[in-house]
Amino acid sequence: MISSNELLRGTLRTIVLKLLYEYGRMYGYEITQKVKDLSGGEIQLTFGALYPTLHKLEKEGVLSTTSEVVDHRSRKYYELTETGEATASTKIEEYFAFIGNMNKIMSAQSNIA
Amino acid sequence: MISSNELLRGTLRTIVLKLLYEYGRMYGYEITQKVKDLSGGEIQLTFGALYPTLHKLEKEGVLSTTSEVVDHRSRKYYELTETGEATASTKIEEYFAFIGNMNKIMSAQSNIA
DNA sequence: TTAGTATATATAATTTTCTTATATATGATT
DNA sequence: AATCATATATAAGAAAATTATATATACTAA
Repeated sequence: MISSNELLRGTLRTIVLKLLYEYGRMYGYEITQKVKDLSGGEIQLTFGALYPTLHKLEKEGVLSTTSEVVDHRSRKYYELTETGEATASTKIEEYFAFIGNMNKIMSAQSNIA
Repeated sequence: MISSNELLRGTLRTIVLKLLYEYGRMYGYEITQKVKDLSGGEIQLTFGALYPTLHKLEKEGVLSTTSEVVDHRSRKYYELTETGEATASTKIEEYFAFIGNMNKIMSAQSNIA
């Protein structure tokens, strides 16, 4: 599993914003499971990184929350605010632009014939 | 320019190892220019991040150095050691695996028909 | 002549981010 | 009774990056 890969650094916000942009309301635990599922078990977010990030995004006005109790357990649902939608959209575009540039570097070949 | 993009975090070692794997000997400044060129000016490494990383890789035995004076300026060339070649090869593979998994997440679509 | 740009390396202080550990609580399974 | 899965939260410490600063040579433009 790739979860502790250094490449995961810096991708957390982008992942959270993409999933909420796509799926609407999600709670923290659900986000970790979705990432695990989509990546075939290869990428696993840690709670120690995820929850502080969610709290920070809420504080910044990017996300809003609603709490619910399901099966006697409390869940805290997060969703994008209006400004959050724009932030997410921008971040998603930036992701693909960045990967494009990274791939240019990572596919570079020296001119040895 | 994307240089201050948070996505750049965690990619520095991978970039350095890839370029040295491909081009052989390079010095620090040259690495920053190569990255800038390959990315069409979009990605710019900072010296404050690059030099400590190069020093750390040398300390770990991944890189070896030779100093030269060119045009009255000193250059410190870095190259992969034998173990460094293996490290680089692994890191490059890990990069593509990671990007594959990230793209699964970043291309996810909800099933709204 | 002096100011700015380019080349070249280095480090220190601070900030940000992440890992790891810990805490709490319920429900289901072994 | 113990373990695993669900669910959130925070704190301590480590790692990595940003920003600022320092040093030095060469070239160009005002």
